[in-house]
Amino acid sequence: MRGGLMRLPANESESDLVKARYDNLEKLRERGIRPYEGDVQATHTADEVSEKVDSIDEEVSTAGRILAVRSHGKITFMDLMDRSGEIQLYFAHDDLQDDYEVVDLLDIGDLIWVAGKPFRTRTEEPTVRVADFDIVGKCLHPLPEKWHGLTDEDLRYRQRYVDLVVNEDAFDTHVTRSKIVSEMRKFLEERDFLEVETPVMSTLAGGATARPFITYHNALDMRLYLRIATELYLKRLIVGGFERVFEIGKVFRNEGISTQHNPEYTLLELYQAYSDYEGMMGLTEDMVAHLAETITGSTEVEYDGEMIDLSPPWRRLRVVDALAGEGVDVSAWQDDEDARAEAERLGVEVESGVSRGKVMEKLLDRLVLPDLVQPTFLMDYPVDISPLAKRKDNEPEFTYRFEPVVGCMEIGNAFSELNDPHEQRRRFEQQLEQRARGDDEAHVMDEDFIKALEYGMPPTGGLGIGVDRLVMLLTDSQSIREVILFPLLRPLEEGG
RNA sequence: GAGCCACUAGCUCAGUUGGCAGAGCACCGGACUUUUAAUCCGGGUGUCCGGGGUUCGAAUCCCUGGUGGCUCACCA
Repeated sequence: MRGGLMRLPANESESDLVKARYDNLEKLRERGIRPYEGDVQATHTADEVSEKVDSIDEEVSTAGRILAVRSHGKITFMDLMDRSGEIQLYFAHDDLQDDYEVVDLLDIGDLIWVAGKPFRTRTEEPTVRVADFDIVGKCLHPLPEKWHGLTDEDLRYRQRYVDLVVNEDAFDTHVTRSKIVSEMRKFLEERDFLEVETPVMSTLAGGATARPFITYHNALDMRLYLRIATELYLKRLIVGGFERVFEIGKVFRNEGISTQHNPEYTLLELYQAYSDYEGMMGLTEDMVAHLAETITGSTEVEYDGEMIDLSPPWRRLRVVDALAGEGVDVSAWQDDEDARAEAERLGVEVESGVSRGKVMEKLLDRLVLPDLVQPTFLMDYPVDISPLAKRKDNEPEFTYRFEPVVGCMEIGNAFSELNDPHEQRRRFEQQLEQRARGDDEAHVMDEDFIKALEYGMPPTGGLGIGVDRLVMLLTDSQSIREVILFPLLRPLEEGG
């Protein structure tokens, strides 16, 4: 396209700032410079130049984005940023002669390639004395202010690319996220777990109690659901003999948005045959401690102003004991109604008709969770809210199930997997009864899963970890949106 | 879904009791050959989130709509 053509920005004032950049773009083209082309073979990153400034005697080349310009007439300093960090550039008329005029046509935000010898300035700042340079990408919008960055959260999420350019913390958080997931894979692969991929779309959304998103397949004329968990497919693979599997993937839950919830989020689920929830507790604390140590250098992390010690073993707290600590005696409840009455007495709202298990879960959320800063395994959840977990031998009202809680956040869910097909059918049938009573989050019947269990599934321990929340913990982020590159937002209305 | 709060220049923010729309950075013009939040001189670039109302006069008060944040509810 010709330089004169441009999409005008929404308001006049920005238009002036953008116009100046289009003017510079046109002037570059008039000089025969192609502002989106260039041979960008870089020999060094910015940090490598800084590190080796005293040992390199030959010319280096590097590429990145201009973050700051300090012009002094016949010389100009710039700060160049790449993925590794920043390096100062020194442009001098004496070195560049006529090409020095082009330096004036560079704007903050432009992407350039430079070549020259590294040196230190009077103030010892590592610097590249530019002998040759090329613009390889023009920035047509002004960047946010250099030391406050971009703080408007809405804008930061809508234009994450700008956020990442100007807010180093945001950049680092997402680099750390990537490292966490990578380390997680290594940790599990070293323990002989196999990574697999299971369907995102299917005709049933099972494995968790949550409302699914619904979509549609035209050719098959069929309603499909986006998965809410990977559990039931992964356990089929345990039946199939994989014995140790994991999947790190997005799941989708049609629920509200909060600082701890995004409708699509990343879940690690793993299953280990011939293990159980004890084994899963060990694996959880080992893995989280290992990740903290590897990523942050310590098993002690600061989260929301509190020091959290992630080194094993973690505290174990039975659900009934946790509630007893709040003055709630679960054994005194004769029926669901007693449970609901107790909730009302404690000022905790519960929906009418919910089971005692749901009441216990609610009381835990409201009374216990807010105090659980240090890592804790909340253990032995009631059976009526745990349709896929094995009952405890000596307490059939409870299951071998736990949730790891850190920094007052539930970061996962795990249990000894129910592997008795007849018991599983009864559990699903109970869930259907709850569904019939209006609970549209109750689990659905999955005949094929039961058939899989009928072929024999070994005793198995299963664990799910909310990867986003784990990343929050290890990056001291108080909102899940900080650790998701593009969190779900309402679309902006066209034309306001 | 409910309550509270916020929205002013490209960005970060002031704006008093209702009385001419402001600052820093960015940007434009000028000076400047080792600066680094460069400095110095000059320039304010605006749908005060949108719409309506009260008023001689509204960024400011009222109503309404939008978006976001926080708290709650639901969930991991």
